[in-house]
Amino acid sequence: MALKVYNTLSKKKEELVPGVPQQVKIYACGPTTYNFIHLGNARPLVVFDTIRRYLEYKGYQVTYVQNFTDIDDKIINKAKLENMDPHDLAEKYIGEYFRDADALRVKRADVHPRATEHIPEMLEMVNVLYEKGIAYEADGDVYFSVRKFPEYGKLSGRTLDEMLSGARVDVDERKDDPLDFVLWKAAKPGEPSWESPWGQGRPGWHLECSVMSLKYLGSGFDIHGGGSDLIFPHHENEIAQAEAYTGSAPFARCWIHNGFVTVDQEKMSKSLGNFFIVRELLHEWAPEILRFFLLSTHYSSPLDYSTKSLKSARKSYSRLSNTLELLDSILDGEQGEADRSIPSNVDAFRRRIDSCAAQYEEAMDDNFNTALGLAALFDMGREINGFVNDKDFVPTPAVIHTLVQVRKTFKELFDTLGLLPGEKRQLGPEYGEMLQEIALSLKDVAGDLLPDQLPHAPEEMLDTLITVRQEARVRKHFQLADQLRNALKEEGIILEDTPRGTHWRLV
RNA sequence: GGGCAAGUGGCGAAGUGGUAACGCAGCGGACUGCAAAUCCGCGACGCACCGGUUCAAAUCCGGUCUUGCCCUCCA
Repeated sequence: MALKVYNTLSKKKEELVPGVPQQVKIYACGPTTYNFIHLGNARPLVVFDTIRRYLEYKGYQVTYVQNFTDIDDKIINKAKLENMDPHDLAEKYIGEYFRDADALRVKRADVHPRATEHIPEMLEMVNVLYEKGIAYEADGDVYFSVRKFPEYGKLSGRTLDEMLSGARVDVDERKDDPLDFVLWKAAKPGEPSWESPWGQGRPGWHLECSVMSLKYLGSGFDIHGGGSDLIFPHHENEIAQAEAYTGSAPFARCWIHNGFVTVDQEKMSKSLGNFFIVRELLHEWAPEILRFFLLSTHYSSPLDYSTKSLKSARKSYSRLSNTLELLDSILDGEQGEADRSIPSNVDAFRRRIDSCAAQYEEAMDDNFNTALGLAALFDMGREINGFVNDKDFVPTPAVIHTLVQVRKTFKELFDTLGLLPGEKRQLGPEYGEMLQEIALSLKDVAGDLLPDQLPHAPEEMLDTLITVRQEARVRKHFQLADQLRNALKEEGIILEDTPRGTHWRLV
């Protein structure tokens, strides 16, 4: 089954044909590190991480590069405000970035190049463009002459004249054409700067991505990604620089752009002030839930943020994770045995699971349709729940064996979305006291059911309470049973009675 | 002003020619001592609006309306 991807450059869905068979080279535009990232920044991280994970699942060897813009006006200004060295400020926020990205289960790139570590390469590109007569100097600035690059506009789909009409472009006397953009900026006093043939200065923003992607991936690499606000001018300029420099096209074969996160239909952005910091959101929502939310809509569509949507995502996600827990509780380390005589109903079940898995792949193969893929996972979950909870369910070795395989499939697909649940949350020490109190409060109703001494470890303590409750239920002492369950629920511990015993989980 | 998207049940969201996935919420039922979880069933007579093409359109074409994004730093 061929994998198809929508390419912003051709404006068509195309089959993904890597330059080197079975290898995919991806460059994703990374953050300018002067602040904590917000949910809108997190979307491309999760989207391209998911694309990467899925490609790896499909057997491609993926080389993934994501840059840090660690020198730029915003960094310089913020550093001035905080009375910090711009370099230290950028380093600090690179660290903060990794904390958030790691929390969101975004796998680290193979290379995380920084702009400031590639100044010589950038100067080399400017130099070549200058020598070719495509770039020109004015007062220590070096500009790229868009009129010298006939293909300018091919990514954003407009001509130079269209861009000019009614455009809000600064009229800068020093530029030959208003749309010319800066490759190298003359340094202002007190700013970080590097030596160049045109005097002290620093690189323009677009330059780094052209230079670093060419360096680490080579001309004609497979996928270049970023938010759709980067199409123009950032990516358009990257193409112009790189292709004028190398003299070969395409610079990148496929361009993928994600839609925005919005709030009340408006783009979430720092300048509008309607942004939600990932660090804050993680206090309230598990990383899986944020990921689920971000992947519940196709990557190219806008995605509206609201508490309501996140609550819905939480419920939806727990539906899937409940199925995983259900499987774990049944299998519990058992492997079962392969059996030649698989009962027909088990075989049919297995086929339905395989069919769901195929549907998942079909969805993801079609331009990474995660929303449709999730639907396939919900279908798969329903099959599993139904099979396992059926009143005729008997966990014979053959059935266990099948379920082990089913769980493997389910988890593998889940993992392509980065949605595997984290470690089951442990009961912290703070629960010890709380459980102790609950036990005390039950003393009157519980009578001799409650042992005098409870274990110290919170988990063991909880297990003891569950055993007590089980005994109470056997004796039809439902008042005690319900009271205990309600008390635990108040504290965020949910008890579920099943034919296989009582399980607990944290809300 | 120019360019580009999008408008699908209460909400979110798939679906680009053959008669509307999936999730949340709601209702009914099963299971349960009761819950929870889970399963089954119900729910758009219609996919912004108006025309057109076609045996057949949410899906193609034309027009209208609305919303968002880009044209300036922005994921």
